[in-house]
Amino acid sequence: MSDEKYKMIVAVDIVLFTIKENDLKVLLIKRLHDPFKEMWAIPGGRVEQNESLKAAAERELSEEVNVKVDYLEQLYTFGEPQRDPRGRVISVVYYALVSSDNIKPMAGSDAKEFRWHSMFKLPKLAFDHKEILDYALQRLRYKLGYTTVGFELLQEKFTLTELQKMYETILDKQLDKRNFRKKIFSLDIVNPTLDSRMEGPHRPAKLYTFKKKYLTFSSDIV
Amino acid sequence: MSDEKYKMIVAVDIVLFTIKENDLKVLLIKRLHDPFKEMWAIPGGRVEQNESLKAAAERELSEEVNVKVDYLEQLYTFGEPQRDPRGRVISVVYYALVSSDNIKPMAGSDAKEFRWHSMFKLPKLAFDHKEILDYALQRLRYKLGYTTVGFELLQEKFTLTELQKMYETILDKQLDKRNFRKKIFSLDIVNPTLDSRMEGPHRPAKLYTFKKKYLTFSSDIV
DNA sequence: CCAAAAGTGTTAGTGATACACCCATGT
DNA sequence: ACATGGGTGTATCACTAACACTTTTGG
Repeated sequence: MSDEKYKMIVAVDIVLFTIKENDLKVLLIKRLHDPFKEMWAIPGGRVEQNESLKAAAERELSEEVNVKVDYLEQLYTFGEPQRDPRGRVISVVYYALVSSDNIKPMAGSDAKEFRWHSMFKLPKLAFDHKEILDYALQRLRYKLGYTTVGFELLQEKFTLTELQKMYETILDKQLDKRNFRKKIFSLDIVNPTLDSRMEGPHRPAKLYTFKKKYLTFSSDIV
Repeated sequence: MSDEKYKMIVAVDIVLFTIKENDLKVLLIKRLHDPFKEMWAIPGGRVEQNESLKAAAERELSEEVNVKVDYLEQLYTFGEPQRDPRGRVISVVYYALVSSDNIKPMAGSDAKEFRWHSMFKLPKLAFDHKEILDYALQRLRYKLGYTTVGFELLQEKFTLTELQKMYETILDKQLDKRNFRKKIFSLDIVNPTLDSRMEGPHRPAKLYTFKKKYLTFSSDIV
């Protein structure tokens, strides 16, 4: 069934998002060799013969980045004939969300240079990876509107201000504090805890956890 | 860069929708050979070495089905290792919308048996194509809510009742006539024409055309 | 007592829903 | 004149958006 005139490589690439320092970050790897030497790229690699696409994405994240993600969803498949100058590469791209406290110090790094970059201040990117990141951000923004995926970016316990900041950061717009809280409570997706967090000379904030029972909503969250 | 231990085939498959007889139809091909002999499948085929994925989908539609579609969008990539018993096939699936009056009598058929099937009364399907169709319907329903893709299923001139029936058919629920018209007019997406259509012993219906200027909306259509 | 972020309600406006009758036509 | 689908408006309800002050704490 295979045929010598077809030389195609099937790869997975992963857009890994997190929230750090009130900013939306994406994990990039600096390329050490041509093509696109010295430019930044999203992690990825070839799909093995007997693994599913999603398993390949998880394996690459584990091997290359040493991260186990909380959320992983197929984004889009990029397959323009000339997107990789070395040959035909069909890249099935996933995007992943991870809480910033689930990030270990990237031991499996193979001496590669990794870095979290702000999605709003990206360096020069290899291949068509700029297009991929733009599309991933767009998808993430859409999904924030009618699902609770955003919670995967937060720690297990979070304050309502952190929750709101997460939405504001990703959507890149300000939200009204009172309306936001009203909406979150009316959706019944958070549980108050008995804990609170002190963070300076002011009233401590209550900590909440996420009720996982709902993932999508008929009405909008934000 | 290629390697003998990787034997993967990259294919495109297409879910082709139309509206006929107030029903949502999908084009299926009867398989003449094993595996899944006698079962129905969606059209598709191998991606050529130097064509884009979308071009491959268009070529398959043109060659296999002799249809030029009005709307074509990538749906999802299916790549479970065992989805095709003959070997590893990564299938990039597109879905397409065509107006029922753009369907020519399928000359390029190569003696294959084609048929439009109701999405609500599907026969036994080959491979994972049932899963693909379910997902395509879900996507189409979502997209109807905030885009005007549904208009691609109608003829150039249409009545408001036809438009409403299209939404009702796909969403599989009844809509209120007055509210539906109010909403369509408020969105400013149709132009009245001077024509009207007679269809029996009753008042003739005005014909409208679609204003293509908007494709997506911030508020919902239905 | 001061600075800083946490927390809390009301009002006005906008959009969604529910609902019933007259109109234009062919037979 | 009647049967058939085409076409129209209003009232209620729910949700969204705008807006400012009090509370709790550490220093």
